[in-house]
Amino acid sequence: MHGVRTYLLIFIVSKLQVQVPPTTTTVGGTTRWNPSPDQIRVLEMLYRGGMRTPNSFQIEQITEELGKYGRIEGKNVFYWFQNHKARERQKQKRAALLTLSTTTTASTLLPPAAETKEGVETKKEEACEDASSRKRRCRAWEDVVVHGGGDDAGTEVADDYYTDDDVTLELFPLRPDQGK
Amino acid sequence: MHGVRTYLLIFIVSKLQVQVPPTTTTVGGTTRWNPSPDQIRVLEMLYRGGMRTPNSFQIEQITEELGKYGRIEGKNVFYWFQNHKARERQKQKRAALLTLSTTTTASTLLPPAAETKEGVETKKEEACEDASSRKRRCRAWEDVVVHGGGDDAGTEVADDYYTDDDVTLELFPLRPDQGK
DNA sequence: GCAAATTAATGATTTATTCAAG
DNA sequence: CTTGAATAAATCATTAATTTGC
Repeated sequence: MHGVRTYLLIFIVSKLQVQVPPTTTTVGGTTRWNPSPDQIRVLEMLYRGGMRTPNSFQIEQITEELGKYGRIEGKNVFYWFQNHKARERQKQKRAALLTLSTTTTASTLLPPAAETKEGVETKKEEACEDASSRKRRCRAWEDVVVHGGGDDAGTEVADDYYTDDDVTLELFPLRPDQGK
Repeated sequence: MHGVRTYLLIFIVSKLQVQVPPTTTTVGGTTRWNPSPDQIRVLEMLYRGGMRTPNSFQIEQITEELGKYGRIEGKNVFYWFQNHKARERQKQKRAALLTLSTTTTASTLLPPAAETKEGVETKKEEACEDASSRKRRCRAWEDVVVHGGGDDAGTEVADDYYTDDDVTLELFPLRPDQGK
């Protein structure tokens, strides 16, 4: 045997006759998620705790937790972390730029014109400033696929990689229309 | 209640000890999807037909269709279209560049410097070549959300259930590890 | 002919950018 | 202006072509 491969597929098939009266924009109505303060609090707590890109299982759990404070979906959590991360990054980038231009401690010999020019250019080309742990965590889904792995001895399946089962949560945007 | 809201949640938690003999590299497959010629044929046919970013329902159907020719998942279809589109674009861009630099037929009065400059700029700003329906198709997921709907009929559902319904296929990559 | 070494394609993720609601 | 939502671009990683030396 090749070890226990567990996967979870969630299909949410919603059939609805959208007969929603456009007049009442009450509870269900809003188009996009509007996070409640409680939800934001929890999310920021998690973010400060170090969570940046939660996996599907974590998203599931977070969604469940935040569901106590209002309607929410997994994709909201997903997007929130993406946006928060990205905007934190660009905010820091901007701050670094500002620091560079205002700090007169180190390089006080640069003329302001040069600074401005560099700033504009940096906006385009200096993409990453972090550069510390630049490893990409790939190999996702790897065990979700039923593949006849090469280990026939069955000695070590390297299960220490995952603590629990492999959970695959498929999340696709649904576009209203597509076609040629 | 304004309409029939029916939700179907299918949890396929398959826990299987894959017993595939590792010698035969037949069906079980490998780590990453390797499309068969038949699958590629169908996909390219669809692409030539105008399909660029299929929605979840289409992805479902395509996956089902392509499943006849070999193992495949929804995310494979999704990624295939993304990659194919992107690489088609960059190939055309490159071709346009080449054409610009070699073609001396039409605009022979422009200095080569200007041509080069325009090419470089095009790389940045001319993202869409279609320009016809440039509307961003938002409002995705809109009906999928479980918002206060009375869902009682989640159990008895048939297979032909979602022929024309909203299908949400959630697809998330599972990362091996994420920060604490 | 045939593997090891290199290169080219391409599947899979992440990041940057853009659009639009509120 | 802020920010949720969506898409495009860049990047990584793996597999198929291919080259090369034997």
